[in-house]
Amino acid sequence: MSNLNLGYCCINLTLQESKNLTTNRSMIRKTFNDKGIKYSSELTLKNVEDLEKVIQWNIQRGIKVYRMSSDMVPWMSEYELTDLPDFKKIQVILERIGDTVQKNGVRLTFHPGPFNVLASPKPQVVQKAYKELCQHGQILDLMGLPRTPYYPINIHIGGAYGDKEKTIRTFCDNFQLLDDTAKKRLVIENDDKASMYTVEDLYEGIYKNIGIPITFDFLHHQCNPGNLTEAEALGLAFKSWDSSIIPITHYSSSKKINEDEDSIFRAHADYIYEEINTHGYLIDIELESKAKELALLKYRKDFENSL
DNA sequence: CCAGGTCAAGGGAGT
DNA sequence: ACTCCCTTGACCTGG
Repeated sequence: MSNLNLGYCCINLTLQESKNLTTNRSMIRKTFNDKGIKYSSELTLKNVEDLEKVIQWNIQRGIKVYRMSSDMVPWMSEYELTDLPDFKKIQVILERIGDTVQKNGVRLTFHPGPFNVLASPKPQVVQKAYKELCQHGQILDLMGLPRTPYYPINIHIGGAYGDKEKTIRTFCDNFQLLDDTAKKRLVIENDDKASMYTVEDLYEGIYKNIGIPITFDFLHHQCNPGNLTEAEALGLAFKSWDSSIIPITHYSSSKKINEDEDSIFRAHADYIYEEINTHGYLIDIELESKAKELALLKYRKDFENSL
């Protein structure tokens, strides 16, 4: 079996431990109130400097998929990116990262937090989500990366409000209002709860209406399969991607099954404990394991032919 | 330096 | 009504 194109999310434990590198420097509200955008700018500059090093570390090890942290620009919804005092410096680094990424065939992704709910009945919530999603897109724009789901901004629907079909219609309506910077990159992920959205829900309600691709999350599907087998659901998600773009997927092992029987099934384990079955589909896979890049390297050792 | 408490955001489930 | 869970643990303060 050929090796999979695996990635990991946000934190590189090796570099964090050995060199204090992190792309997550943030602050609490009180500090933001005290120090303001100037401090946001300082943290952002450090974060993007370290992002470049993390990506280089990845490239050296053949890791070509990486999810960036949404905490990279602390409190960005409270201002515009261009208002950061160090914007020029940040821009230069982001451009350089974008060049490196494209030259080396790296795939960068975003997964904005669960607070970005496009289908919320509360206008303020939707407004905030617009802004934040577009800002994620702006960061990718600053890197010079094409506006396609190859560099996806992945979110969940985020709520059902007791009427999934109506909520899906709201989502589709509100999607149309996004700027291209986010609109052309937005992808939607299946949920892990029965009250929320299965792959089939998303395919029928979202993909068929607005054509955005589905991120298949293996563990979420196990928690909330609807009427489909894993192979069927993955196949359906696969169909939602333009044939020129390899679908992105999420994979993690259950903590309950493998590490701690007292935890809940949907909790993510530190490592991957089974060989991933791609059912014959060519996909990119983000590992959502708690042990981050260590889980990826261990997977290679356990299940692939690598040095 | 470290441990413990605290921390923006939405929504759902469990108690 | 409250806590925990997702999510990406990280910040901040008092010792």
